[in-house]
Amino acid sequence: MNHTHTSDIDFERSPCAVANMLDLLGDKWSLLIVRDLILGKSRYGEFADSREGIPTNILANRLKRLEMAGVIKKSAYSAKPVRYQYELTEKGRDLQPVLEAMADWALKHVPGAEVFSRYR
Amino acid sequence: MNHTHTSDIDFERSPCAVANMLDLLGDKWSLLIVRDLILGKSRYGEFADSREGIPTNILANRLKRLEMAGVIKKSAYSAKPVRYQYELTEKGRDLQPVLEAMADWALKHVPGAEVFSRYR
DNA sequence: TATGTCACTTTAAAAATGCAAGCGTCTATA
DNA sequence: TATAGACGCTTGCATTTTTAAAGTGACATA
Repeated sequence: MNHTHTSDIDFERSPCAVANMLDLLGDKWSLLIVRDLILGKSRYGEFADSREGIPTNILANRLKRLEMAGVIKKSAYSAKPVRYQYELTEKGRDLQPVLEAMADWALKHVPGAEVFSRYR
Repeated sequence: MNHTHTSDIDFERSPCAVANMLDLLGDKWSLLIVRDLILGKSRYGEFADSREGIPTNILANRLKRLEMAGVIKKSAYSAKPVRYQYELTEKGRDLQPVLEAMADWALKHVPGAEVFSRYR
């Protein structure tokens, strides 16, 4: 051991709030899954069907990561073949302002970009 | 050519605003450079010195990408060895609400996370 | 001439991503 | 009863991205 006290908190890169948010969610797919959940999707197949076409291995990996991080939780919706549906936790729901800020930015600066609304 | 009309806009993945924002900025480093610029940094060495320790080839690559996308612009601050400083454009400054939303989220949900403020 | 600074670039290895196919359980159809 | 399909993944492998480390070129300073 070579630290001087035990109150150190282990950050992947730094204590910066933005950096820590990115350590968990800073990739091209995680927030799209959160978006889909906000839009009302809940099942694996629904995420896989989204227009961006997430590879299924990445989808499975991200669902695991988000669940371990407490952003989503899963529950069985079928017993005989055990199948799960996913939903946002409060931690996950609290990402909505981030998605909204990102959408606002893109609406202003990416020509042609559209906001995917809840019902479509 | 096999498209039927010329008004198609080419999106990397979909017209979704969030997806398009992520296509440009959805990685672990780009928004940290934007953060540093908001915090008042402007030079290559300053970005490289940030606590997260961005690899220099990634830094150079991201600066190019952000410049090509119009998020930052560079200008020479020295002539004899030509050296550049970087600053945010309006498009880049408009990312501040995104960073703030991300920081708010992390402050609430990542224990120990701190907001890096402008003067430190 | 020698050393150092700054802003990168290069190289090679490691890790992440993407594509396609496969798998196990079950339901529905012929 | 055999066949096919839906669903939710997992696996294998090629490609791309990221990483750490070292190197480069222009110049300032001693």
